[in-house]
Amino acid sequence: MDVGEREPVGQDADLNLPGFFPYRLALLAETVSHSMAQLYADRFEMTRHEWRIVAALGNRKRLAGRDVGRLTTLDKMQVSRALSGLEERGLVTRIADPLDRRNHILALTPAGRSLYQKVVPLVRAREEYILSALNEGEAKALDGIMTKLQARTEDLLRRG
Amino acid sequence: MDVGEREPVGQDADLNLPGFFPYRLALLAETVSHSMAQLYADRFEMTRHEWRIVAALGNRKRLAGRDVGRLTTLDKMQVSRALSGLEERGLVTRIADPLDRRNHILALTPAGRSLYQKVVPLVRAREEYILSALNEGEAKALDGIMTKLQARTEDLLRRG
DNA sequence: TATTGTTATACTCTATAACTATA
DNA sequence: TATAGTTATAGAGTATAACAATA
Repeated sequence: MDVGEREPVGQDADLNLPGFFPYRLALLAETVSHSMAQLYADRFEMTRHEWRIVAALGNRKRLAGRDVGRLTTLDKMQVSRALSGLEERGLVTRIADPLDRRNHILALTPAGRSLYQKVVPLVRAREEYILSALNEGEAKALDGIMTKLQARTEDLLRRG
Repeated sequence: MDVGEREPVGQDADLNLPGFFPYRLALLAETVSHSMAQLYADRFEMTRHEWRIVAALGNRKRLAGRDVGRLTTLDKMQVSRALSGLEERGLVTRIADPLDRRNHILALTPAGRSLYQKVVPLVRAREEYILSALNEGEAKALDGIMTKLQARTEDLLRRG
């Protein structure tokens, strides 16, 4: 990528975009997300939000609506929207909790569970393949790196 | 995060969303991106696309429109849209190349350069602070990790 | 009053394609 | 015919707020 005028522009502050960590991270996440979506978007007509909710419901028998939000980090509006779509297509059931009728008890239908069972092996295999690009030391470091960066940036967000 | 029914659901395939790499990466990138946008979105009324373009122009005297796309990984439509906004606000000039009038020569105006000079130290300081959450070994591993994962997933995307 | 969820609205982002003008 | 850029459109994602039902 050798483009543009590279004459010094006589300034102090400078930023090399392709080497800037937030930029690189955004690109990587987008590319990874894209490559995973290839596995469920076209074949199963699911958006990312919908897939996240199916994934959250997949290893639980049932779940309250508010907990889906916590598990998927989607807000209640996004959950509500995505659930409408999933319910319409018969992948999820949503029934009012008799003990507190504000709650909705969510569960995958047999069709939803079957979809989950089909997609999970695909995305796990792809995750594994992606991570196999790393050497042993890198793979070992990855979890700690992500945990620390997530904690640090969440802290920044909270403080403003 | 201890929610929902955890009884075994009697199935082979299973996915633990909070530990799933693509999910964690998407969250992290979103959080990082957010924490950077805090530095320019409100104060300077810039979208991410606009900031990327200003950043790409900042360390070059001038740039052809098509190269901005390559440098920022925005497509020509996104570039065109963002540039309209930047030009309207007097941050960028866009003049037709006399040698090939399809080309546009882009450059920051003095106001645009002044904005760049103000934002760059802020985002660099924040980048540094975020990365300082890592220990030495992790910091050293990070570049290789991102390069390898980016290459691997781009490869996946190309193959479908 | 507080909580759960729905609906409304607006803006940003992504994706594709049609179109203009230049070459 | 190919390329650079603009415009149009639709769908997805993000963000806030108003609202209804329930507790």
